[in-house]
Amino acid sequence: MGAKRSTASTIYDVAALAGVSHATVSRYLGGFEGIRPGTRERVAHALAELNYRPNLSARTLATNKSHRIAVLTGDLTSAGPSLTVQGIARSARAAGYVVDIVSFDVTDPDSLADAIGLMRSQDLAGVIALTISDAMRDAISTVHIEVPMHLDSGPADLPGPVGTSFNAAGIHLIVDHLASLGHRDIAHVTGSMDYFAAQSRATAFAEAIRNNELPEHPAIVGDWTSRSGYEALQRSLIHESVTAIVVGNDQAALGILRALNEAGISCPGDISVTGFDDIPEAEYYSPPLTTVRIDFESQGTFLFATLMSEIEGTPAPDGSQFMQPKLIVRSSTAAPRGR
Amino acid sequence: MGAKRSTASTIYDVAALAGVSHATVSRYLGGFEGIRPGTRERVAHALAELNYRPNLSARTLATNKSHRIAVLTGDLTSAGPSLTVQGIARSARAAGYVVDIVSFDVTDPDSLADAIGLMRSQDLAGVIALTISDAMRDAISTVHIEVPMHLDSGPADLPGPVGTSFNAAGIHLIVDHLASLGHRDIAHVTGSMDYFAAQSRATAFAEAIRNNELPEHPAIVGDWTSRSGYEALQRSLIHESVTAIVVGNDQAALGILRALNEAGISCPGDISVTGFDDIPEAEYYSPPLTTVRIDFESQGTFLFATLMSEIEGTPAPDGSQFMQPKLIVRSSTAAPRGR
DNA sequence: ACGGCTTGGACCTGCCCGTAG
DNA sequence: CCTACGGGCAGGTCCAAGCCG
Repeated sequence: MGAKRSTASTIYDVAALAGVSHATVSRYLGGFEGIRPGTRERVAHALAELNYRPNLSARTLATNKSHRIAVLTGDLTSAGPSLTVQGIARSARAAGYVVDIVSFDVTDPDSLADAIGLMRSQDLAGVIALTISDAMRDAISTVHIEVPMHLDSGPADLPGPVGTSFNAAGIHLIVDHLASLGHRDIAHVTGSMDYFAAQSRATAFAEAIRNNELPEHPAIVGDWTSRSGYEALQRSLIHESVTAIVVGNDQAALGILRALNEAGISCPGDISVTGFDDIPEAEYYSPPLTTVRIDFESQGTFLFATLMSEIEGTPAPDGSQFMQPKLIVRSSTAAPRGR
Repeated sequence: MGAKRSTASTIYDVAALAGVSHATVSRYLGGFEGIRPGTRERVAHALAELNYRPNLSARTLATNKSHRIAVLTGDLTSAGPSLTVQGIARSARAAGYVVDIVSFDVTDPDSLADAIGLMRSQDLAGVIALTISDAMRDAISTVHIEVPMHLDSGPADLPGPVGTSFNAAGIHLIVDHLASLGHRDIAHVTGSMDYFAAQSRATAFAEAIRNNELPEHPAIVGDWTSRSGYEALQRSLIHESVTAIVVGNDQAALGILRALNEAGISCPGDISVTGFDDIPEAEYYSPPLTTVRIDFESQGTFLFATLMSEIEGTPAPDGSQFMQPKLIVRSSTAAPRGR
């Protein structure tokens, strides 16, 4: 098992070629100033000649410092997590960190244990956990991970406008938009309630309804897939009086749109529909979807910066400089005309 | 820079607790048989007691073997790459490997160099490069990477039915389906021609057209986004006689559908449209999309298994056992009725 | 006393760091 | 300003010692 590592050149090879001791090379590498120009030159030359790369395993071992972080996630397929990972990976590379992606099967508790075990042997500087459900959080909190760790679940934990979250802010944007259009009976199709982000959106929805003094309708539990949106409507759980549906994300909204279409209910004529996330496809739905734009990639940047602040003691990033959710009005919402 | 690693228990701690030498613990860990039951028991107990995890940096250093692979990718946001990464990550975890995800900015050559540099110092057992364009491949081939490396670009390189690729097989499925419906004038909207997978699909399309002795139409170059599909039609590059459009992927097909809808052209009445990939949303398009199902996740499994065969000398996986592309006929295709 | 097991000690991996020269 | 040397990081591996019957 395992691959033989290449026989790359070591610091000793470099030292020999440059005719100095390995300590000098080490100093050069460490950015030490006091090296005579001639020596410095020879070292630099030897380094280039041998295409030297420090062996990070050895360095990590010796310094007891690591430049690797792990992202723990159960789902890379959805737009949110994968964009967030991309954002994390980008800023990590810029900071000289590598990101391990540790995935596990959401349906298999053992795989989480495996994943955590793997992480524990990896000399990590920190970990960011994405797409976290309650069950996962519990599982994670029972094990002892000795490094800084951030739990996150989509936009849920990010600071929004005024001490609120991006999720909440976005949902308020949506509901206010609908209310200002004249809608009163508004339904909500949630994502899987296991996930923080879905919970957060659902809570914000109920809150926004109350703020606008609108009648409350029970939430319809979905799971963020197009299928779940489609089926939510098939089960005709929508009350007659409802003129607008706030869907937990764009994919599920697509399913709703499809079901409406098949039922001969016009959108936005009879019912307005909204999404969440603003995935690139939302603009091309029929009709183009009114939704909220979330900048997942900069979220990843934010998460990484936050983790860095803990790891290296740098100042924590200012959440407010990250893009706020933004209402994108397209054609799937209109004033209600009654049914 | 860098975080202090946690003070986890070492093999010496375990040895001390068990009252044996660290060599014995090491043997136990290595699965060595010749350990007296009593000793074995004490070691096992100490291991559990201390919740011991081997330090992989030290192990890698000592054995000159690594259990880490890197996935080099420029795009984690599309369905294909992210699902493939997920497949890789899953089988990697099962095999005790960790996956470093090294992302770079497709538009920035420097970032590729950075990424490769980072990889070189990481003690990798191998690397899998995804979403590869010609430019990238050239950039990669100029550097010297000392470990097994697989270039891949989506389904392009995977073996299909008879020495052909998944991409080619899928496109043939589509074109044959259309031809059997009676279509003769079929257009193709490609993905970005930088990518192998898009090239491969375009080539297969031309081939399938010739096989069916149909008139050739120039390919319309897109980039796999919904926008590019939409704009391809806006530019009205479709010849009058065309009754079917084979689109390079599902997202772009959505854009086409939208443009058709806005232009008052009915699908499938006036024009049939097909996609590629069968993303979960395709079933909920209006109309539901006829497409080809590609199993990206098992592709990741395949890629990992292939890499393992090089790394550990295990037998190479049999490509034919991985899911073949499959035509999924829904409502976006029908017999042409002339225009 | 001899051969087979189990076990421990020494040394090595690539690198960092402190001290003495 | 630079080198030599010693020690350490966590663990692997070889050789030989110790034990047993």
